[in-house]
Amino acid sequence: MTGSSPIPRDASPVTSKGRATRARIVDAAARLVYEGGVAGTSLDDVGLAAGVGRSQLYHYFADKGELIRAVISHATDEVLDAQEPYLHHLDSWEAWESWRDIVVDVQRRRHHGGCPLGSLASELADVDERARELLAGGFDRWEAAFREGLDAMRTKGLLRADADTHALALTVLAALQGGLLLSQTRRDAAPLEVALDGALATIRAAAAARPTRPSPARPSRRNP
Amino acid sequence: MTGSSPIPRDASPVTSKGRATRARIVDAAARLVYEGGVAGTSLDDVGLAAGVGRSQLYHYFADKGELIRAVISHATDEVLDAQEPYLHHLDSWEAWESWRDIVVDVQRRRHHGGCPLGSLASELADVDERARELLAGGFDRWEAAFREGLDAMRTKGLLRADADTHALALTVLAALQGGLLLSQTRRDAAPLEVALDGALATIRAAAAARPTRPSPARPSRRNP
DNA sequence: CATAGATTGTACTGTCAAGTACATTCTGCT
DNA sequence: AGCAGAATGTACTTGACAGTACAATCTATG
Repeated sequence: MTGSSPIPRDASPVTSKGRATRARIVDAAARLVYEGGVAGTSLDDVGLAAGVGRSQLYHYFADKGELIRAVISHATDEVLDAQEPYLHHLDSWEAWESWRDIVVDVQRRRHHGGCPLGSLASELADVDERARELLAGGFDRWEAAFREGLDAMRTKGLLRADADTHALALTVLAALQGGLLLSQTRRDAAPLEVALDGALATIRAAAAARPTRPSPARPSRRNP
Repeated sequence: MTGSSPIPRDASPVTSKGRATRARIVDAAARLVYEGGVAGTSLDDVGLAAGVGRSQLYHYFADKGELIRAVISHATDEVLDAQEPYLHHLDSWEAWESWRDIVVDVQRRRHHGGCPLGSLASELADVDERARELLAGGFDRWEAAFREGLDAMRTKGLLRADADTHALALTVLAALQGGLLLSQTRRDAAPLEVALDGALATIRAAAAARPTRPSPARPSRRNP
């Protein structure tokens, strides 16, 4: 887990039963928050969904904010895990294409519910400073995975030596978040697909002039 | 106003005084909602900020949902107006650059508070169906302005004849929304700038091969 | 000016959610 | 076994907020 900071007022589980209970709480809270937002999720709901009483919530978390921050860490791991095994091997054009397909597929399976991290960021960034920092860290991890893949491609000679991998990674992440938001609002995966294709096109524009293998002209598959 | 549906329980203002009061309410509500979200804004807060009693709120709006939907329409107009005079004349490379600068400037002036429409969409899309439709309509207007500018550029010969202006407009909107979200989360305008530059680069990739004036190679100004 | 309807002020109700207190049961350890 | 501390259940307090009732005041207009 990321957080090993000594926060005074909540208790870390000692027994395995305690750990399981805490995990059940965070799981349930993450699901409810994803569906109804932070403000729309009461601690009674969380307790009910997790099958625990209210006292446990306050036993393991100092207050609602602490629980929500735990949800953020949990959601970050979930989101990034859902994109493996491609996310940490985005070092070829094929990997990027496969990753794109996974992301679109996940979004479809979620019934256009938006990105857990993006929704939390939008709701909390201006309200809870510590939550904002956690979310920024989550986005950093995401972006770093993109950048490392692009760096590898540059090393391989797939990208031009002067390609700005930092900017490209940020462009992909922004397109992803914006595409998810528009898909959520329109209840249609098309905006996400278009946005991702646009970002991938930006990467291809930085392809090396004479690569080992010629970069595919434009394998844009679009569904009508 | 857009809504002429026969909703029974709210009243349209008849006198000029009533109209002014209603406008003050929506103004205040829009500001508070932008700062604290829908769930974080109580009707008491709105009444206090607008200098009216609670009874007026229920005189002009059937319930909180109605007020919020009025806020959405108001925010849509505000957001689009803030991007004039460029938004509806995006028919040259210079206009796009100027528009980009305005958007970044507005975001900076807002102290990285995010996009009013985007925040509302994220909070309401899965909760209030009518609000979702209003927000989708707002995004449609935004995207249409982009697409019309791009269509004009294609007609002028600045873009290739086969340029997919619909996809390009969606790409710009997604980059904008994603960039705003990341800038809000990081409290830094850089992600928005990078994302917009990336989207503009995608448009330039669709520039006509032999334009009337040669398209500038990459006037990327970035502040360290 | 008089009146109907629009507008506004005051006070109230019911509900729900966050957080607290305290008692009880379980679990690891000697 | 028996104890300390962890884990859990029940009941309560407090405050905030959406929505309602009703009375008072203003305003357009005949």
